[in-house]
Amino acid sequence: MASLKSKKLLACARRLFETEGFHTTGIDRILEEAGVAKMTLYNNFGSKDQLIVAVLDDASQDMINQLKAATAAIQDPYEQILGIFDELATWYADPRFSGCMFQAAVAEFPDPDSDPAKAARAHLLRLTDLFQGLCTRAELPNAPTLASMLAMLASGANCTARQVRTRAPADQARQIAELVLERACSQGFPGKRPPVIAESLTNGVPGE
Amino acid sequence: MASLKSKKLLACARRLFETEGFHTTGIDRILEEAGVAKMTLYNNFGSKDQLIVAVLDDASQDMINQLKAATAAIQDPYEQILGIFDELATWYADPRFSGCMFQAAVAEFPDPDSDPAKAARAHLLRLTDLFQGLCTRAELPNAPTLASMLAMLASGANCTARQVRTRAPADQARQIAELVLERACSQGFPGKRPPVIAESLTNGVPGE
DNA sequence: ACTACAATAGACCAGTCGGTCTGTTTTATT
DNA sequence: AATAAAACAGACCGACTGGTCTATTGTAGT
Repeated sequence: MASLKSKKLLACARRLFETEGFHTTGIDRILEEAGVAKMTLYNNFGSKDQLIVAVLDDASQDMINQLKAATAAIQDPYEQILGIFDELATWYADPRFSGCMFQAAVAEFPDPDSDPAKAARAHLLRLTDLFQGLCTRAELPNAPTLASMLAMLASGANCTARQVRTRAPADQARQIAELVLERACSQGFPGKRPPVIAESLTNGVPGE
Repeated sequence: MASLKSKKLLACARRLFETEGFHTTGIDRILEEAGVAKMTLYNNFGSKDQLIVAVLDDASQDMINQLKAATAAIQDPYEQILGIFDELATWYADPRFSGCMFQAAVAEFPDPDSDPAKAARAHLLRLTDLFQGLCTRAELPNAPTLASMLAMLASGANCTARQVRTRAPADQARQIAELVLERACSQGFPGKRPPVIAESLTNGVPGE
């Protein structure tokens, strides 16, 4: 398993999907750049959609691990939360950065029941969980809602960064996150409210 | 100009692009649902890409006008800013809401030089301008940076709303916006340094 | 009624798409 | 060396894509 060819395929597909989108990137293109035969793609992944799912899962794991690793040295969970935005800043500053793949995936696969859409939602859930864990460890009130706010901030930064491609959106998001956390510390912000992201994401879009 | 058929085409294309995406929606599909011949599309718009641009421009104008109209009754520009998020909330609550079209456009057209990408960027610029005008009228310090923060908040809410499809993301974004404005009022936020009285008076434009 | 234009249906095009099938070669295991 | 599995190149498929062309019909304008 995880044959060498399979990994190369995954890496190559990820790069192409990131820079050129899912629909516009044809299978033949991926195969050519990976130097791999068509049948090894279909033997290993089954279909283009499943390849996309594999790429999304792989990328999600990567990114979450990277965020954890980048903030592991920080002991204060409060500061760890802010450190995540600093890590985002370094991503945006990378000239190879070309926008958040998961946002692209939900846009390109509008059907919420499609597998790629589910994979993208799973990533957002993981990110929210990461925030929530840190909020809890920081003993902040109302961790679920706070976490969904922080995730929303990160999403907004991702959106903006796709357009401006500097670290500025992450820096601004960090400033706002500081405000939010500060207020949460001193006044129990946000007020008691059902958490937004965590519950609604697990199932499909409501009202369908 | 603006022939009746042309309008119907535009409206129909907008609906389909919104719900099913740009690439996945074929031209024949649009024509069939609009009850229009293929040649009238190409005579009026030239190509699918230009139709997409027309749809984006039309939708942008619509939305900006709607935001202005919804907040026109409010006299305090400070409250107008918050009113924008309230209007977003009503959009998200509409069961027909299926995510921000402009975010989808930048995701589906990764080439920043493509016309649809430019059209989407133009919308973000208009939204930021709207915020900036309100910030200026509210005599808030550092209006440009503040406006970009508010636009980022709105983007994040849009992202999240595409996934959860309730008004909650807009409400959370509004809460955060309140924090940001509050701080801007009392301490000249945002700024690169801790508030110093002499400095906030000079009020230099921050590095960009 | 004549003209000019808009819009029609639908055949048609070349190209691309994701995916299958075949037969051969490479690689690894024992 | 023998064998089984994996990867190979590439022909091939039907479906669909955006776009063009033609010939016909409907709709004003003077």
